Amino acid sequence: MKPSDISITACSYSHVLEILSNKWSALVIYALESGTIRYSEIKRRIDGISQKMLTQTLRQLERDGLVSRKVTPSVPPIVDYTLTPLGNTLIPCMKMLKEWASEHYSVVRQAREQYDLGEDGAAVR
Amino acid sequence: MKPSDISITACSYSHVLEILSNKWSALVIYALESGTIRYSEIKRRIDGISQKMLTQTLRQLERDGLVSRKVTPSVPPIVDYTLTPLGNTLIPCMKMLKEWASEHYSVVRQAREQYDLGEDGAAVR
DNA sequence: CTGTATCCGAATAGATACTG
DNA sequence: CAGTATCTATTCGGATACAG
Repeated sequence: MKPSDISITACSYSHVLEILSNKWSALVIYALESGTIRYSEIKRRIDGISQKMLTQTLRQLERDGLVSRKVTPSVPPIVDYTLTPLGNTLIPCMKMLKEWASEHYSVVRQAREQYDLGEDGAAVR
Repeated sequence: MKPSDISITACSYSHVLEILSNKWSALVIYALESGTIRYSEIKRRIDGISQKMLTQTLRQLERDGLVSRKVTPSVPPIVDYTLTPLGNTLIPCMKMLKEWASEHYSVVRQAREQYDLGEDGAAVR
């Protein structure tokens, strides 16, 4: 048993991160948690996302089978997005992450401030 | 109550992802889960990481207060890294992510294959 | 042994303009 | 409304060389 076994175990992490490390993926999934909504609605909810990034993120999530896309060919067209059952299984994980963040992020921010202070202030003396 | 409330809630996600979306951060944390180890040992365990990325990742985790660094000024120098208590609180989250991945990743891969097939094969028909 | 510094190519992300 | 296409700026990551 090599110590580099870690790479194998870590492989799993990579897979998840591959899915939701895209800065917007998590946000989109969270927006869809409430149910089926359409493109423009997602865009409205996620303030700051560009058309390009939203479309790109949705395509990716669709490709991964986490989100389903339903086109109603009217004029103007309507496109609805929904979380698939697979997508829903991700919600508990994301809830946990969110909780970790709200519980511990203030500590992280403090740590950062301290670290950044030590950088130039009392380094060599 | 605006619909864009999501940005506020979603903010939490961004914070966590900010920490472990760096491709190597999760791996490093996982490597440190077993206890205190030194620089070269981490590098050995995470196959494929470059010095630059390892150092960069460690600095970042240290700055976030997730990892502590202890230098023993000998010749040659010894530098040990440990997960801080804060860093340890992240472990359950990562375990959950890992489990999700091992349970569902095969489905994701299948979804991808199907999606990619539909691209050029039976698109219009 | 444990880093730092620099260069370069690749991937990301945003802005903008255009289309069915 | 819901995209696609293109151009650009920034960031990321790897390789290499050098230092305490």
